[in-house]
Amino acid sequence: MLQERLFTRPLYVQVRDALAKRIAAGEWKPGAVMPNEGDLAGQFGVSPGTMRKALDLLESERLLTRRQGRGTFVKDPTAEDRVVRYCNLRGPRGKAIRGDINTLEINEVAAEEPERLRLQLTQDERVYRLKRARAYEGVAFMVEDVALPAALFPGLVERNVSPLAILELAQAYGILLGKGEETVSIGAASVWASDALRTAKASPVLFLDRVILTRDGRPAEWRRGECVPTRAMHYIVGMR
Amino acid sequence: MLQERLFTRPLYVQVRDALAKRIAAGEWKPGAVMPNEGDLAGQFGVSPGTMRKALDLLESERLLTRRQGRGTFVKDPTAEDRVVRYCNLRGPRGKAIRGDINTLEINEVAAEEPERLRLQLTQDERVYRLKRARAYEGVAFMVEDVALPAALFPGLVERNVSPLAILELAQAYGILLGKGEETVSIGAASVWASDALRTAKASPVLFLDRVILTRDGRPAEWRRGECVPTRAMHYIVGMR
DNA sequence: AAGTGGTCTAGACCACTCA
DNA sequence: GAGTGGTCTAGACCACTTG
Repeated sequence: MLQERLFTRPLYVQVRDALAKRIAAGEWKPGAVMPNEGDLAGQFGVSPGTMRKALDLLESERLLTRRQGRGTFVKDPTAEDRVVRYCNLRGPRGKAIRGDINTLEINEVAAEEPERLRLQLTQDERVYRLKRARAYEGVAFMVEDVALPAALFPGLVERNVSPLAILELAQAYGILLGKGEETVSIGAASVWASDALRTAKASPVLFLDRVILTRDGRPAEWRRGECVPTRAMHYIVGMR
Repeated sequence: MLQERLFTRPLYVQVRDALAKRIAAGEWKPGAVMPNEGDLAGQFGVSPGTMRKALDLLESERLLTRRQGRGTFVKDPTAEDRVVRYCNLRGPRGKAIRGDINTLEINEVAAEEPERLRLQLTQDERVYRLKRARAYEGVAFMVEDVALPAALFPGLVERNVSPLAILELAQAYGILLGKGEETVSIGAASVWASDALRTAKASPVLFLDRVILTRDGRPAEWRRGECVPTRAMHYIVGMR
């Protein structure tokens, strides 16, 4: 009659979140084996079926891998096969191309209107602004403006983050990343882009604009990129 | 119980496929209610848990919707919220933009090398080739070359398919569509594109190249498009 | 042989919808 | 109140991996 249910989420969801929290906290390191289903069920005081459902969810969220006869393993978010998640540029044999990152500038400033909108920040929050260039086999193919919520990445400027992408940053701060969304359009290169990429002024480039959320839905990165796909490099989209 | 596990796939997968087949065959029309879990389990001679797992799969594949207290419903693949699946162009308020399709040419021919590769056809298979233009609010923004395996769409030229997209075609032929993949790049408009789109010769456009598979993994459509995103139109990509 | 995850079963109870 | 899907439990057995 009264809906307690609105306040108590299903047990298997609670268990999933508890496990995710412990993974993010580093309780089980990437690559490590977790206890078996039965033991975990015992630890949490739930039935094996409920624990299984929680683990199924975590596997579908790519936090775990399970292999029959072996065990349950914590996935490494920075492993090669997971890097592709936010990287839609592909090379000749379909390999993801992240490029070598070079951070040209990094500043901590008060968030301005567009940043507050895209990162869902309140009036007086601060952001880190980065200017970066990416090179593949020595050739710069993309420049990007990145904004990161200062609250999520405390002390970022003191760290040496020059070559680090969002994946490694999140890893270093114990943040689990979730969904992202990117828009692709076409336009004329900005002045600093055509400068850094050594293309003709205002030559056509791909504009990329993406926001990546944390696993629990808070915006973690806003990136605007200008990209000149070199030969055999293309942007790829899977439709499930 | 139904089959020996040693020689067959898991029971819940068999049940899922049997249900999918009956849905594709039109046994339950889009929007119709299906029998409840218990009855279905009885029909198939499996336990309720196994039937539930099969239904869960079908729901994750977007063939079904289930609502507590209401029942299990067959989804309509051409419904507004499902059209977006293969349509990554969005308008101002995030609405999918399919545009009005106008088929300019349609031919049945022997598949050539690139078509055989992309559509995984054998040496002597045939394809339908279509040339189309898409317009939004009266303005053409995209032209496309489409290739369809003749084996999947028998008698296509005799039908009036001028305004039909792959979604409606598949529906008409009782084909369930599955995953797709699209690549996006940048280039100079071809002659017929700049002609149809009334842009300057060789002006920059988005090149779109996609293949859509059927639910069971056979290529169903290869499309190459040249697109001039007008106004607030943009290409969007979700990263899960 | 021992241990793991994967499949399958059977049933109780809860939450939601609608007549 | 009757019917539906959603949650949770408890346990048997299978398939795979490793020592």
